[in-house]
Amino acid sequence: MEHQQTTLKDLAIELNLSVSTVSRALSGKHRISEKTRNAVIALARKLNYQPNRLALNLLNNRTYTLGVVIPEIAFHFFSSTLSGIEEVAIAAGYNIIICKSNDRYDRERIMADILLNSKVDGLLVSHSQETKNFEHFQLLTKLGIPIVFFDRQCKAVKASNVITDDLNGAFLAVEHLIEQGCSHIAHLAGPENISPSGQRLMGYVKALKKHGIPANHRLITPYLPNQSVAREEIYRLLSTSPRPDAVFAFNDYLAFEAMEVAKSMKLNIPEDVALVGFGDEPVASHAEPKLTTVAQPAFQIGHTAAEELIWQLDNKEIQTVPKNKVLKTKLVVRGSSSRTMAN
Amino acid sequence: MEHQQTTLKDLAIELNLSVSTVSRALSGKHRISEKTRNAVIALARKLNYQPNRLALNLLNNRTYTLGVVIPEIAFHFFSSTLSGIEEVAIAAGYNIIICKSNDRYDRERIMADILLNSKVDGLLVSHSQETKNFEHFQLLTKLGIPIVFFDRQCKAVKASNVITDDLNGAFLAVEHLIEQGCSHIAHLAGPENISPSGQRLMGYVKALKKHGIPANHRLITPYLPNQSVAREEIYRLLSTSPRPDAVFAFNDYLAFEAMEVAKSMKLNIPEDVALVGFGDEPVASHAEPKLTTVAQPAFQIGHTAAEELIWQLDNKEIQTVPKNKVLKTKLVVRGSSSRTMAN
DNA sequence: TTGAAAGCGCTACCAT
DNA sequence: ATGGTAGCGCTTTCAA
Repeated sequence: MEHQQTTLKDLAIELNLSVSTVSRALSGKHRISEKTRNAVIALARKLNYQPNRLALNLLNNRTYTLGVVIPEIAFHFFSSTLSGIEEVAIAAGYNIIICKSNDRYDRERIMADILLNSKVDGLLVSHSQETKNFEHFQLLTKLGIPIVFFDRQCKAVKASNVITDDLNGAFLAVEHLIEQGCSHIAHLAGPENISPSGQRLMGYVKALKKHGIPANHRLITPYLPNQSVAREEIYRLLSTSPRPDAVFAFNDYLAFEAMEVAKSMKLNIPEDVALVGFGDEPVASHAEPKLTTVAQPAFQIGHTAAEELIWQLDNKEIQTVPKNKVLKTKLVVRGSSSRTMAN
Repeated sequence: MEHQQTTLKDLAIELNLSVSTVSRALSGKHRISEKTRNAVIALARKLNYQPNRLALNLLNNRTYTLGVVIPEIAFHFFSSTLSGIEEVAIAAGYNIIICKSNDRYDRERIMADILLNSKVDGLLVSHSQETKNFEHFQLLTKLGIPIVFFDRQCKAVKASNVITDDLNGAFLAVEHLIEQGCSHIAHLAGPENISPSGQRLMGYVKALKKHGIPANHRLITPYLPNQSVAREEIYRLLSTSPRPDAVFAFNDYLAFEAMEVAKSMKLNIPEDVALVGFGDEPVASHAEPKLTTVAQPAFQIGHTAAEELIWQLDNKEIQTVPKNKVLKTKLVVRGSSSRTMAN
């Protein structure tokens, strides 16, 4: 049943040659008589010879596999990133192993361990919300396995980062709200440990400052980790007096919750309260009114990160200096914030 | 830099033992003197010895890796399935390689090839919409690599299938619409080549028949492959006279399009037209009114499929008879169809 | 130009 | 109980 694969030895016996000669004939980069080369190639094709990857892997101590560690796979952002990674990896002859941490530190450690044990050649990582200690990744780099972090910057590991310009995206979003006449702009912040949270908060503050609006800490809500907490806190926020006339949320999911709460309070959007999210997830265009948001070049992030990693793998001899690549965001104005245009 | 990994040989030299003894001491299932065993284990721990997977792979001609071929990763259904697969695989010591076909036949062929070349131990497949020829999968099974198909049943390959009870789900959905007083129920069908499309259509027809409503081919719309076509055709459908008073869509995305079109026509939902989708994707609960839908046990499908595959791998000697496992669906009634309850 | 042999790291078989 | 050897499939010396 187990139809065995053709090996070099099979070819060698059949042609009355040595295994090494056959190997050389196939590799192409050796002095070989035209005649034997042709004979070997012909037979190889006839028997559908495929080099055994496992043997090559052992020999080269490489697997041509990249490990990807991401918090979540169902978010559109991450699945687009994954597509970008995939495209580059496949084109370069690499496989990818995808590991989902569910934004949990313990899971992430286990995944790093599995990936190490699986002998992946390199890693692409967007670390979990809970991760403060990066030893599990430092260990890998110490063992010579390069890592490229994406979306969530990591400064604790000597590695490259590919991120989006979160600060500027947030700045544009908030400035847009100010231009719409809003002045009591609340911010629903992101999880503490990940870099985009801080960057977006800074963008928010920067925009307020530029327009002479004092930042009010009461308008800044710490990360709301789940739907019920989110609804409760947003309800409280929108019940304060004076009521915020706009909400800039860390992501579209939070913005959507804000929309639901505002609707339940019979507030008009965007007249009573304008809303802006971040990420351009599908929920943004499914909501009603459609959600203004900051689009991130997710596919491009994955693309760039994978390119960087593969470049490092192909140039291991070169002492690589960690790079930071920052990709641009884009404000997408829709009905939830636009007081001047039809929905 | 390249901090080399500890090997059995390293341990053997250090302890003045043979490699084979060290191997046995570590494996545990051999007669070994207590003393040497302890010495070996102690040193192994001290030097953080990890068996080299690549060597094991070559030796066993196995990779402990499962290939997963899916059409799309961003759909909630598939990403939940993936979670189910992942859970089982990791617990059993398997890695997974995820390949996305984008519902394209040519991509799928390439992926099958890559997976074969990567020497995965088995495959979990939800084939593309375009796939009519299954030779690329038949080849794999012929080579002794087992496949389990999920969600989209495949009869052309001698392999097990794990699917949902699409027919019954559709039946319940349509019967629910009839109970709401609908009698002109349209169906937006799924892609031709995949099994759920036919099953859901049959469920639709069966429900109509049971309630003595003649099926009308004008009410059945062939698969609408993209948003603009969908909107156009649904507009046409909802403009016919007498207007359908309900739409049962193949999936939630189509149902959502129907909702958008209905709204643009100023039709009331569910009074003028009731809507039911399939899949319980996030869009269903984001829509307004919330979308009635048929929930599928996505996680469980992945779980079951992976268990079946791993069982086959662990029992290769047993001549496995392909099994069909059918998991239950559940109707989730929400505002888009419920004329008797508050939204 | 070709062949023989060694070695990647491991396990299994046959010795002792 | 332990050691030596062979072999998984391949590439790469070194010799001829």
